[in-house]
Amino acid sequence: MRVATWNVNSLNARMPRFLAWIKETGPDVVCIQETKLRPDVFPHLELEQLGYEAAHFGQGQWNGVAVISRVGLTDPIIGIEGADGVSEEARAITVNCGGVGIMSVYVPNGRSLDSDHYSYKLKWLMELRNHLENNFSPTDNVIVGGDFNIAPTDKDVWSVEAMIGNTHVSEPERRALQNLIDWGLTDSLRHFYDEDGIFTWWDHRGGAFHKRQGLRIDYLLVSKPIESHLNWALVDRNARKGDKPSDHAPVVVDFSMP
DNA sequence: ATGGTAGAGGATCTA
Repeated sequence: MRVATWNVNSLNARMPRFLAWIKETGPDVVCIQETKLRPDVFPHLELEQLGYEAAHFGQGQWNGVAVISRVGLTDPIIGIEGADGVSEEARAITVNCGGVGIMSVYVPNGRSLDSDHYSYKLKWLMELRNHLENNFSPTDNVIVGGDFNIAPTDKDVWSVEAMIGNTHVSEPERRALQNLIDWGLTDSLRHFYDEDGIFTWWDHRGGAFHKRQGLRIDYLLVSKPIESHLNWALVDRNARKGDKPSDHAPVVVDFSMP
């Protein structure tokens, strides 16, 4: 089974490239973030024509997550339930695709270390771990794919100096991510590759992609049964090139079904 | 010198 995650930064704006990409690469499942679509305008028909079912949690202008699958899609759960009930922000959706629990998550950006959005980010990550505990066992086939808005280590940033004082690299964020991973997940790209300089996001501004000034903030976290059956993982940098790219590249994993 | 770009939506807000 081949599973991808991709922050498309508006599925409407990305639709021509998105359709071309799934035709070319043929993923079985794609976790999508930042659809920026209201529920009633999600392109179910175009995706059905390519053989994909879809589940979408959309709110319109911002955020929005979806999973599309050509190997079945059942048991959708909209959002994650925190102390304040289900968050109204469209940042998480959980489904079952052919026997694999799949989550598409869009972790809050945080904006700045002194922002309310930063404490919300930390709280949201704790609630995401609770959601996993409440819905799965670590021995299940589980994949959490998404834009985590955290560079896990200094190897995942193009310049440590340039990131000083910024979100995405702070210790509390990295601890919150590790706490999530400690539930029983593995960063599938790191299962294969240890080097620095592998990024999934490059700012649209200032030619950052061509200067290799990026961050690795998108990943596919897999449970142990999946990890032991992984075949390969990659970042599809080609999808970041050319006309009207998203600022994120897709991450893809291929594994044999446990 | 807080710019630079992209997207949504129709003025700014978000990233």
